Amino acid sequence: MKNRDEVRELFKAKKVPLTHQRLAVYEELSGRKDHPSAEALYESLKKDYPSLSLATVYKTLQTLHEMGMVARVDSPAAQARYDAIVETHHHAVCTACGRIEDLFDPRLDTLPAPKAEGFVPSGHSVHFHGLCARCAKASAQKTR
Amino acid sequence: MKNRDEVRELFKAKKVPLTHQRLAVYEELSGRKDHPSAEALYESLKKDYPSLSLATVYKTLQTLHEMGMVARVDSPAAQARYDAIVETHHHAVCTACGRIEDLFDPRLDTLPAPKAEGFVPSGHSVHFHGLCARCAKASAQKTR
DNA sequence: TACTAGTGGATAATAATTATCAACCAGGAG
DNA sequence: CTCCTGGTTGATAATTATTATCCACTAGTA
Ligand SMILES: [Mn+2]
Ligand SMILES: [Mn+2]
Ligand SMILES: [Zn+2]
Ligand SMILES: [Zn+2]
Repeated sequence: MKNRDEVRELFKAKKVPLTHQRLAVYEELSGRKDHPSAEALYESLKKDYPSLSLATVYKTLQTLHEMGMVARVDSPAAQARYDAIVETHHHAVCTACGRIEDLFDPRLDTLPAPKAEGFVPSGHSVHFHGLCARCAKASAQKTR
Repeated sequence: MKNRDEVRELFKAKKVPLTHQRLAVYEELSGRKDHPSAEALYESLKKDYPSLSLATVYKTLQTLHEMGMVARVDSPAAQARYDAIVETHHHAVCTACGRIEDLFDPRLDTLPAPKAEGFVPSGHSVHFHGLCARCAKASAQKTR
């Protein structure tokens, strides 16, 4: 939980202008444990900042994400992806091209039970993210 | 990989009418390893079934999902959810109300490397799914 | 205080998904 | 095999989430 001065430092270090709106979005999100959506943040924020725009919340979250100050839960894929394999297995997701590969590894099938008070688990899934073989190769080309 | 007769059995067992479209969507999805989107399936299918509608693909995937014959990769959440905690941690997602709770458990932070040829991993996340304390309680009420 | 590149607000546009509804068909009765 | 009927399909409108646009405005600097 970063305080206001640490936030100022981060913006200064990355040479990103710090606006009231950006600070407000970040502080609102920091103060919450419920992993809110952009819409949910907007609803809370507009009480204190009636002129704030929903579009600004989206743009700000994207900025904060690029700065590494905010994470997106789940996949960044805009559209749902389906699988005819319903047996337990896991996935390697390419962050460059969106490719999703299957991972069958029994060592991932049994994990320590989630330590969340009262939570009744029914299963789990592991997502590795990174670069698929093709994109890794392409990326290596570019850096060379 | 279920054959056509096994599919018929499953539909009969669950008393869900088996239509040509449902069979076609299921067989197309079964034959693919790329975790396609509804749109991608539709594009493939309309070559053989020119009258097929995209809406039917969506409805069929939902039906197959409810029957347990199809899985959705990633979260079922329609909208993106954000987190100010960027340090490695994991989540317990309630399938009933969408609540997302944090899980801090170092045992989940290091997992066996993904066995995908050429994949260059940069990280991973574990999602447990199940019922949160509140929904588990509500569900227990109903069954009583 | 003044300058200016970048940002914010308002809103239009786009993309994904869901709802609507009349015509049609799967599956069971006769 | 034919008929009946409720559930399904196809066409399309509506909705929802997100992104793009564009001009006025402000943060950061001098
Ligand atoms: Mn899979
Ligand atoms: Mn979290
Ligand atoms: Zn890739
Ligand atoms: Zn819940």
